[in-house]
Amino acid sequence: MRYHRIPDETVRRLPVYLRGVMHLSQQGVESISSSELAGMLGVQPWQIRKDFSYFGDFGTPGVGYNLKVLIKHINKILRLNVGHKAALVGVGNLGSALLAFPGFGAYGFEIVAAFEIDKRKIGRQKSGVVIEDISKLRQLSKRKIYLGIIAVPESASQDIADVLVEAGVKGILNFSPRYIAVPKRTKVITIDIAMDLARLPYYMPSG
Amino acid sequence: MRYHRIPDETVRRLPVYLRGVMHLSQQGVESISSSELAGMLGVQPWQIRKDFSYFGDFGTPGVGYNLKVLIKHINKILRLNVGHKAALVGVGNLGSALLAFPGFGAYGFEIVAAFEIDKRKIGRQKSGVVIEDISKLRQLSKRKIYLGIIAVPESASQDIADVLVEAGVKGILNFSPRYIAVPKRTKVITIDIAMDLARLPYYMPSG
DNA sequence: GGAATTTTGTGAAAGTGAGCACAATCACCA
DNA sequence: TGGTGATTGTGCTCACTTTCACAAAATTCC
Repeated sequence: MRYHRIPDETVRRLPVYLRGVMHLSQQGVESISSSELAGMLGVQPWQIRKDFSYFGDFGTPGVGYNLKVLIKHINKILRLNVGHKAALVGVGNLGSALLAFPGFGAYGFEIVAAFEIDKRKIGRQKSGVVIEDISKLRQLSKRKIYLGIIAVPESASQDIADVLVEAGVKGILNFSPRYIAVPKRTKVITIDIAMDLARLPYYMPSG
Repeated sequence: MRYHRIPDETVRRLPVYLRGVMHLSQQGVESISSSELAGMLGVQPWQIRKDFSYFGDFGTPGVGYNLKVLIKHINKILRLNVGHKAALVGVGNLGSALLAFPGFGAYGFEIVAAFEIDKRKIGRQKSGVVIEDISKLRQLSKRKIYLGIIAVPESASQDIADVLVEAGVKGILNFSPRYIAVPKRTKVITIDIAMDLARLPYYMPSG
């Protein structure tokens, strides 16, 4: 195997592969071919083989890929194998739902702190996390939390992002429907359901 | 302006532009240059100009783009100008949140029906929508509903999708973390928060 | 009215990723 | 141990996307 930069598009697909192979592995399957996996996930076999080839050859010709090995490698590439502590900012409807969301754990994420501006909520507990005053957000680095989740109204999201960056956060998951400006060293991923939704009618056959 | 197919990547960005210009328009702004808009949205000015150029030239050199005109055009391209009735399947935690989610309305979507398998929930009302028995899902085409939203556990998602397709649905918004196979005439968009999340550590500077 | 300024629209170049075909590799079995 | 069948890994090509640079167009100001 030669040296290869991993294309962004491949990185985008890796979680999809991971989800599929983890599901199979839990069912006791030991190995799978690129064709079978492709059928399961709705992609092309050569796409899978090429993607995997970017970070090592651990497939066996005539057999396929060993699931345990595959899971270990993908987790390592995506840095999901170390565990990530995250801080949630904003415990409204969305924030509360995120606190209860089981999907984080499967990828090694854990929300270990939650912050609110509403004094009435502070001190109370939700999904096992005590809600703290938002002024304590600046002490994140002391607590070794490098991941922030923004679930505040969009008018406040940029300000919160600024504080998070200031506090040493390296990655931000932004649920507010707005672009957030941060220094290049910080990575922001914005999740806006309406954004994906709005694309749907374009691709629907018009009737 | 010459004929151009609109690239998929452009379609993906159009909702982002729309969100930005609607926000501006609501604040009373009348027109904006590609540079200003680019700054707001975190993209490049020439990207915006090229994207807009695919479906008509309605910018004014020396001035910029008229927001009202822009909004009208983007809505038309994305077919958001006609209003879309959607059926929600699965009224659990996620489903309930989607019923209450205000983001749909902004793009002309309206959840007009909700279906459940749990008999205890049937007949009750949530966010103004009466929850119906899932067996009535097959009558969607009579009610002129062509959009389905899947918010059921992943083990049931493919079955629900099959029924939706059977019932004449043309577009599916899938919130279950699994690939869903449908005929080519139907468009599926899957939204899986954990999937985006899992990409974040890769791009975070390791510390 | 005309020069200076601003901003658009787009052809061409550079960069990136998908699709494909097939040689190389491995397991299995007689 | 050598043949058979399955499946991987990858070089090549094609298609798509981004980036850039600049002529053309419209406004503004004197």
